[in-house]
Amino acid sequence: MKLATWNVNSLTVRLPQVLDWLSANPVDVLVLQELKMTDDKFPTDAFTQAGYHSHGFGQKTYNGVAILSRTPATNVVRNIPGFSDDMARVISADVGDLRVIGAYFPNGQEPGSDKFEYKMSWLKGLRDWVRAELLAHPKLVLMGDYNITFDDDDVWDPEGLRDTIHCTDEERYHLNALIALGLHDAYRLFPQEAKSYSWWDYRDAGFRRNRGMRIDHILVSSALKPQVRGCVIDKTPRKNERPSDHAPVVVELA
DNA sequence: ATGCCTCAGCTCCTGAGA
Repeated sequence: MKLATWNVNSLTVRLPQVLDWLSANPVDVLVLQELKMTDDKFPTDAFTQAGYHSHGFGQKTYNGVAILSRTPATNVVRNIPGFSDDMARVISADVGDLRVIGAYFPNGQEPGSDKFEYKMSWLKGLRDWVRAELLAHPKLVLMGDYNITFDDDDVWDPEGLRDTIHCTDEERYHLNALIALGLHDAYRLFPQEAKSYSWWDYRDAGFRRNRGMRIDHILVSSALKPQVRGCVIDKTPRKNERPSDHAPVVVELA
């Protein structure tokens, strides 16, 4: 089976591209981030016609996440139980024997800012919850837009961007603390091309010059790791007219 | 050309994204 994550930067704008992508890539599960729409606008019918069950969790203007699945998703939970949050950032559900968590991690804007402090507290809240989730659901996938790079290999200009947002030691501490819970970066389980990224700035012809970062990740639990058969970043949609600034990441499980 | 885009909404500018 295949699972994927994609930050679409407005589902209103990108819905046709999502439907096209699902038609060409009929994955079993797709989680979306940055819907930027309220739940009354969520295109349930379009996803049903495409053959997917769907659950959205949105808000006006910002954030918003969704989970789409070929088979029905059950036990759907919105946001992080135990962490109070005004923003729609997390949706999780059971799909088959998997617990799937789709997340839009806070951006953080700039180290030292209020938004950065919120990012740090959110990461702690996420970790405390995921620790308990792993005990209840050994086969777990945590995927989405993490807004954090693991290391220099994930950054087009590691020297120039050192200690800037997505690349700070504090953010990477929290990312590695998730790994320490017993999660594994599916992408790095396999040989990958150098300078592989999942996001490119709209400005400065970032995609054409491959000036990007790998900030969209799929982490799998230890119980699931032996089933992982591959993980790829699909840059094809970035070549569309009016693309999202993120590319989908896809993992294949046995 | 060290090349400043894209989206939503308090919409013809601003805030935010990353």
